[in-house]
Amino acid sequence: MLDPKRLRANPEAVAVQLARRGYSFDLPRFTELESARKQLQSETEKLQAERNAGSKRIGQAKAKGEDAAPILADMELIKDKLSRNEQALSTLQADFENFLLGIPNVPQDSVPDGRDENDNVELRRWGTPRTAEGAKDHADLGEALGQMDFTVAAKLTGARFTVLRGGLARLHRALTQFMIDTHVQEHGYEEHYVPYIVNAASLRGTGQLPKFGDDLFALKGEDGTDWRLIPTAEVPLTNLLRDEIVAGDTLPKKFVAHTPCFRAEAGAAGRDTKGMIRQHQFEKVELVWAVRPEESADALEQLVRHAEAILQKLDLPYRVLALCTGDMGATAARTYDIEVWLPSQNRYREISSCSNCEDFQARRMLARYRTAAGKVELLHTLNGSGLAVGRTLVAILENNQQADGSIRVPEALKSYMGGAETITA
RNA sequence: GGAGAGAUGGCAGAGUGGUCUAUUGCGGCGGUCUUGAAAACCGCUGAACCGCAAGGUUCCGGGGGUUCGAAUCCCUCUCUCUCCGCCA
Repeated sequence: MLDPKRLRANPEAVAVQLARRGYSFDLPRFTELESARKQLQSETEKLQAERNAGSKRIGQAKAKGEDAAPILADMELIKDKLSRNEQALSTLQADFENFLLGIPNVPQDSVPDGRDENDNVELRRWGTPRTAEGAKDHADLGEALGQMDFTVAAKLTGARFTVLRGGLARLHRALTQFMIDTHVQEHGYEEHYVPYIVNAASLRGTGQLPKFGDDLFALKGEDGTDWRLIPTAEVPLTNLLRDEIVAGDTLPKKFVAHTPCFRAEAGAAGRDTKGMIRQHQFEKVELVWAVRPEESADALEQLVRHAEAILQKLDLPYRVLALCTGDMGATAARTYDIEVWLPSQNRYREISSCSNCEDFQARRMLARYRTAAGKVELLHTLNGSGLAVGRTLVAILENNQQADGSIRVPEALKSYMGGAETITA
């Protein structure tokens, strides 16, 4: 959510900034809502003040044994008007709130202008892409090993699910352990175990609701609960700070958690239908930071390096992109994507996305800290994948495939794989 | 799942219709005193929104209701605790 004060002070300037990311800010609607709110709110608050004063006088009169009837008659006049005003105001405030919740974050000045993924800017590359002739894709490799099964997963559930077994199942598990250990031991994150089901307030806090609910799996609650499966651990991890005021000396907070992620993939029909690239359920190790506002730009640089470190340890070639204004998620002020090399596709594919949300999520969820001077201020929040486990498995299969169809285990994972050098049928 | 008890400011804990827009204690911050510190004493100390400001409004787990007026009464939901049952 944007700062309403900022919108009020300079709506035209905000509209220009939002236009950079292709969002057209409804200035007339804002002006209309804002002036109606202002008028109604001040009128209502004045009536409330009158009522409070009148009620107090009644109490005092009764205490002294005087007749309160004349005051009561006055109050009768206020009562109706006040109740109508309060009702109108609460409707208006809800409309206004919804309007505000639908506005995306303002991109930082340094974010490249652009319409879509074609306008993203490559910042750096690491490693040498293997351009093996006749490289097989991960699905063919995995099925040939007899350890990756989409057919039986479709029987169990439906499309976009996977069953792994044997060495690949272990590799998958090893990856999550390796990633968490690295982030905890080398990068200073605090490990968390969190719920995979969250309520609507949490989803509103991180920005999935109200606008992006289509991509979430909802649990049918016969008892009226409104629960969804998490699309990313960003939701529970960031919402740990919802409605909290943390002590300034506990910052920065650096959280890591491994969770499954559930996505309906609405609107992705027909894309990446083969293999494990785009699934309804996948594992991810997620990194979340909460920092002082002045520290968030530097935090994003550190965060993306932490994600890169995993790929470097696994010896997987990748590149880092600065997303353009048109390709960023709604909550982000600046985003870096990391893309890993996939030989079968002869291109880089997204394996991590690291964003600085500044105070956009913090304002929605009232995540605050106390400054040294004792003032309460909004935090800045950041999140990034470190990494998407399924896609990392895909990258290892494709980049480490050998002529006989076996998979070479990366050096960094051997201790997690019981010392195994290769995965074979 | 059954029975009962609860939810109040950082923490503890009063308040059961009006001088309560919440007593007090602890903690925290500042001051006096002191060579320094401790102790003692004095003062300050919740946040959300509106407002240039003065100031105003809202918030006692959430939502709804009664009333001129609700922390307090009524309805409802959620959560916590105790006991019983079941269970990974």
